[in-house]
Amino acid sequence: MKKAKYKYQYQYPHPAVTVDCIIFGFDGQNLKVMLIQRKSEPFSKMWALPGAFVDETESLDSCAERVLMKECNISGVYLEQLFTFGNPSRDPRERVISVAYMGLVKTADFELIAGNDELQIEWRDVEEIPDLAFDHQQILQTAIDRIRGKIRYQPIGFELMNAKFTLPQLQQLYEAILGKLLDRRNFRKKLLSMQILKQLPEKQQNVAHKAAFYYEFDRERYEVLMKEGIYLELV
Amino acid sequence: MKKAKYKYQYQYPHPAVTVDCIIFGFDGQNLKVMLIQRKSEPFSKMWALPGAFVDETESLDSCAERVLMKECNISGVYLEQLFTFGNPSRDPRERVISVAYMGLVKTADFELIAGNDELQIEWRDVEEIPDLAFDHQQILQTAIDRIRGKIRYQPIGFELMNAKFTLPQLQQLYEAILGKLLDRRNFRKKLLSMQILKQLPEKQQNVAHKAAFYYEFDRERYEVLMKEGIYLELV
DNA sequence: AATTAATGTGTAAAATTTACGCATTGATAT
DNA sequence: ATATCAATGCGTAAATTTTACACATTAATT
Repeated sequence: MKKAKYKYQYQYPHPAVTVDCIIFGFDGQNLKVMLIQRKSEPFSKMWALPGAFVDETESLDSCAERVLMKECNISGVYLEQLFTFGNPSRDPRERVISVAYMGLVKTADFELIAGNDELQIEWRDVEEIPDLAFDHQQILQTAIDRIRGKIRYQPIGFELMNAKFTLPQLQQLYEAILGKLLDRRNFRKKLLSMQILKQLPEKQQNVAHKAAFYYEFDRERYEVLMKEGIYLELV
Repeated sequence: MKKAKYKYQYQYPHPAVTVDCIIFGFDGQNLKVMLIQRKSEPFSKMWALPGAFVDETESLDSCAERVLMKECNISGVYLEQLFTFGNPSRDPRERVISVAYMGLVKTADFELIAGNDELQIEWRDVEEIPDLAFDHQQILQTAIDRIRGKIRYQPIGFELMNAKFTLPQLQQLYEAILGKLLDRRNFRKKLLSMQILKQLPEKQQNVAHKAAFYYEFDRERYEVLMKEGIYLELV
């Protein structure tokens, strides 16, 4: 069965629209980003950000979720729109406008499975990124800048830290994103003073040193603070 | 001469893409936003943000500039991408994805002239916005939130304050955007300590009180600070 | 029971923010 | 010409926040 070509017709030129996803991954030590190796042209065999053309009936947010599910086996992640890239020559095939989304997860929480159109899928350290297809290098750089700026005053870290985490783990994440070391005592003092963390009764198990308490993000409390217009500077 | 309909054909569905512009205007007292009254359907006679479909060969940035020039007689304005709105039903005609841009100008610097498809064009106080076409209310609200957040740590005010301004004028702008009063002496102290303002030898003329000195934004100095990774909290 | 390697807490100094008081200046009114 | 008015320009003390740093505690391991 052959599909009709040029089935979709319009009175005026319409660009193609894609959603590309930048998924940052935290492995407890460093900040990674999820890359796929392309199977098809253009840029076949090159590394790239996962993405897909937007369907006629889905919202941009839903498209981003679909990309993650179909191409990377990831779901239930907090995603946020990053920026829209519309340089007319950014795709050699035709005019393609790309709406970029970004998210942050723990690498250990997902098993990456390459989608149909991918040779491989991998976490790559943000400090060691290969050449990327299209303008994905620029998109990724925009995402890195954004997450570095954002973590200073928004609890991004917690969206990812689904469930529970220790303060030293959270600090590791901040250090990985900001690319610099923070003072343990001051970090703890500042974060706890915001009152957006709830201490759990549990402690870490099987660590060869004093076990740290687990915490969880207190979303309710956070939203109250936001409504009051309080500006949280987290670092 | 009649134009061929459905001239543009694609293998897969392509949404229409528009750029809508939120231009904030500062009149020395309050924060305004530029609205147009639509001439054609849909939403004819309703107020809306100025916008246009993206041309095949122009970048999104250029499209935003074109919108401002053709529809509002405004040019040379610093514009910044705000957000992309892609709800499938946001336009009753067809799937339209809108990339929103925002900017900030002095109302006195431009004479608003309604474009071909507009009944009227006006500055409206951000506190008194009429019902708007499409999802433009939501887009405008997003812009207001963004500019309020942004002015705290980026010299947005200066991009607009093309040429020269006095410190009290700049403070008025900050107060209009933030919606609250600031202490004159502390505002001055903080802004001057950033070293991103150059004092000019000129003073105000014909004011019934002590004349204030004019300043201009020191872009060079600002970029040096940014490169050094210094985080400017402006208010 | 001692060792190791991290967690958890407190405090003083430095820097920044906040709250105000008063002298100065340019036009206008007397 | 002089006094008045209204806003600019500058300085300082108190309060708050940030920074720097030391020592006791604890869970596994030897």
